[in-house]
Amino acid sequence: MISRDDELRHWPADESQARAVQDRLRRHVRLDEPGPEPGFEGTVVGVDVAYDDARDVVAAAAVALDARTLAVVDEATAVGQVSFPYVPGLLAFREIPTVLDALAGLTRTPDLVVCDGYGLAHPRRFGLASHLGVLTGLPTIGVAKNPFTFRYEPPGPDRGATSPLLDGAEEVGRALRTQKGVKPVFVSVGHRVGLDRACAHTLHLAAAYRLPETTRAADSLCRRALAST
DNA sequence: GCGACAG
DNA sequence: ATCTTGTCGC
Repeated sequence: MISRDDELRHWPADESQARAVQDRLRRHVRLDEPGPEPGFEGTVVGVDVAYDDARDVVAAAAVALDARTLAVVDEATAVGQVSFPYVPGLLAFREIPTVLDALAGLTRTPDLVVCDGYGLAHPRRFGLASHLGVLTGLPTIGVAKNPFTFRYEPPGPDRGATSPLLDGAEEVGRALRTQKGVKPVFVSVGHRVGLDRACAHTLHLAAAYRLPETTRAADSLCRRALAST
């Protein structure tokens, strides 16, 4: 099995090492579990980070919402040094250490974690959400604002409409219209959750705005945490 | 070689 | 991600 602490101690020093880590850890992703059922009782946690390039500082936030009411029930932040440059396909190495610190500050174990980015929809099928899922063992999904390098046809105009997000002929995620007449978000599976439920949870979390409340809350909190550092 | 490229 | 005011529209 993989050890979260060992992975953090053996952090890659360059891009080729990082890709090797992804190729090794991807085998631990579980795609055979449906994940929490829609309407489940528990907490959904949103995670996000903000950067201060001038000081090389990164602030992460984890915000826990009641999965049914979407009320905020817990939150935590962490601050760290940037541990990796931004390279498309290697985003996780930039965000994960500080995100793990923030998650550790929560009172309860999350039942589902929503990441800002991708899971399976990744050049090596191991995006941020999958990586975080494998290191924590928690069910994770990724909800991104852009289609990255993938192709899609616009989903229908109504809220809830979806279309496949394609890497060639392979469906790596879904474009999901969370609000009528608004650009879709891009959902992919991270770890221990199926795509249907990943989309259902995202739609429930995005009842009022384009982005899930988890992402909005975490985004807002990590910006405040960065500003007060 | 060139362009594209989650956050 | 981040730099950043006003402004168009419901």
